Amino acid sequence: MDTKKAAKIFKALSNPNRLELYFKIAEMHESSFPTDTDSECFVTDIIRSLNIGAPTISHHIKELVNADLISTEKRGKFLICKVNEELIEEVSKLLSLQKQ
Amino acid sequence: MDTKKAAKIFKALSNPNRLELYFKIAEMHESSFPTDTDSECFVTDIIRSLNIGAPTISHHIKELVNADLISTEKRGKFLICKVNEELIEEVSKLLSLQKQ
DNA sequence: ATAACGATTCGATAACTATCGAAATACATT
DNA sequence: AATGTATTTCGATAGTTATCGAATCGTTAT
Repeated sequence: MDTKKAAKIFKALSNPNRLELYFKIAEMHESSFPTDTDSECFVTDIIRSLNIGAPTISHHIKELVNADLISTEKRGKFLICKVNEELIEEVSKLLSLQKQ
Repeated sequence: MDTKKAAKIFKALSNPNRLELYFKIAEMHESSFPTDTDSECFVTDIIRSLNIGAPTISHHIKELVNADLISTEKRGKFLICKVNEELIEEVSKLLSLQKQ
């Protein structure tokens, strides 16, 4: 991954509300393999749990998608989000590699 | 680490030039144990290798220090930078933990 | 002492961003 | 059809930031 893309990803994670949003999405679908405790992440629930308005959430979600950190799927009137696990693992490794 | 602090760290890494600066500092001192290939990271050299002005570099270094990502040491008229390896490892783990 | 060099501070500017309220869109339910 | 709910778009605003040139400060070398 080149520096510019990495910076873009960090930028997407650099706002406290957006980072919390990302973490919430990640927590919902916790494993690569479906489990009993897995559940889908509806944006409505997030809006209730973070105290910022719906337009702002919408904006943050677009930023996360734009950085390729999450993907979304429309189901009826709801929006479902899930994280791009490969990308975040790549970023994690990029950071820990720096120290070797 | 709480979300706010994590967001602050990501913000510090969110500018391409600043991220490259950070990586260069990290590359200079590559291991926790001193080796033959280790060398100290002088800001002068960085200024030459990135093509942004000295005032901007100075600003970026302050941001990295402020996020606790690096520490600095003045030696004569030179400034030496080194990364806080524990912190970046912590961040790396925070990201990879999200997927379990 | 004075010049040269490394780094910082200052002031300015242009660009970006988080957030909001209001309005609009889309879907679902009655 | 009409209402309600979920989400998006729009326009505005206040705040932040990256970058620069000029000036300044410290240190070293002549």
